[in-house]
Amino acid sequence: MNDTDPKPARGRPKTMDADKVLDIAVAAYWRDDPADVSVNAICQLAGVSKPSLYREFGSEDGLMRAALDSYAERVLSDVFAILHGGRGLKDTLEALIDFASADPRMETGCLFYKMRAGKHRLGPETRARVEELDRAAHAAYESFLESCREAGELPVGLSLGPGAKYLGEQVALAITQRASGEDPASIREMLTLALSVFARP
Amino acid sequence: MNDTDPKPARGRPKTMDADKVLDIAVAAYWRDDPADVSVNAICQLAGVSKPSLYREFGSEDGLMRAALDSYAERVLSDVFAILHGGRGLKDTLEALIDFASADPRMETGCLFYKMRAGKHRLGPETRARVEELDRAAHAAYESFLESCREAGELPVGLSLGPGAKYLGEQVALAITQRASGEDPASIREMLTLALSVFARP
DNA sequence: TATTATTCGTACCAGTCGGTAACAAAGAGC
DNA sequence: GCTCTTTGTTACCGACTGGTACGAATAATA
Repeated sequence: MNDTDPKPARGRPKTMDADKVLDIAVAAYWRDDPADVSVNAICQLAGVSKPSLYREFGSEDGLMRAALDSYAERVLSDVFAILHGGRGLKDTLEALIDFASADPRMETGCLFYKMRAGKHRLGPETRARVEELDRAAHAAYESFLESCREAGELPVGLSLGPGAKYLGEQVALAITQRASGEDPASIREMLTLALSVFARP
Repeated sequence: MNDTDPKPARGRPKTMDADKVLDIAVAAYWRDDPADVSVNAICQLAGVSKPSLYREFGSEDGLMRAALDSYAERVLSDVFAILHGGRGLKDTLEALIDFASADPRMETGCLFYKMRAGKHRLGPETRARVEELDRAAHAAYESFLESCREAGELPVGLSLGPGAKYLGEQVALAITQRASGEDPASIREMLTLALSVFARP
């Protein structure tokens, strides 16, 4: 499915690079909170007129949704890859801790978590996608814990569903703290402490 | 210091009840996010004209700061009371867990945490007060842990500063989750799990 | 009664928001 | 040439924001 000019085009050739605009939107939404970035600002940053942007993305909601999709494809996929890596409990948790507290991409936080935190401010499309990604993330955390249980690496008293939620929220907390300029070493220490409950006998 | 009409008053008698307006503002900021409540909305809720409100509170920032002060006095004080209660580690943690996951006042979250989460959107007065309260809360958590250490109730490997931060953030996380409609029982379970790191030998 | 002081609310300000109508520009097909 | 289609931009819309100028209202004081 190559969607780069499948049509020979009939009318005036377009000069707007939609991918570039989307990249700029992702960067802006990601650095600042999505609620603090206006369509006007993105147009100015991208050097594109507002009607052009609206012709491409339909609405602010459409643009945010596209930005979230792009972000999920390029960044969140790494988290899913860590969880499905098939490594053991200890290694996977360490990889998660590294990602949350040391990955330079998380220096200004996570776009997904920023959107989730301000869910009520989102349009219907973007909100639905956020909830979908949230469910997918929970499922990934849970299946990871399930494989650990089968390997006998998990404390017996810990149930999978709540454990997955706990794990996900601790990672989210750590990344959110990075967005607010917290010291990475301190974040790592706290996240390590939080996840130590999984490594107990 | 009774500041209810210390002056016999000279001009037109005031009909506006500033305390009532403040209560309404606190309730509105508390239920919804402060960033989502406009001065206009508060005026409408309180049945007060905008200039009246501005004469009393100076600016939106002043109103928010007054609302936060009122909230701290009426609600946050309870948390400080729990921490300074002089009870042991286990009882105090249980009280914190009860407060965060079961107190009906926290059903729509905590105004202080909502403001802290959107700190960059606040005016200078309110932001300064948020940071001040944050420092005070951290100090309270730390002095609580210190007293537990002196009683030998704390794991030896746990340092006080990071431990206090961890404790505070876990409570904040739990209350924030309540604001987003999470199941209280699930929140209690997760917070209990998170705080179990303090009860280990 | 006239003055002065204080509070009241209407009606406005400039700015920003998301979104669009309307027209100009530029190519392809006839 | 002309038309048709698509993209581009300017300039606007109504709604809302925080904030205020200003005159009417209401009291104590002179």
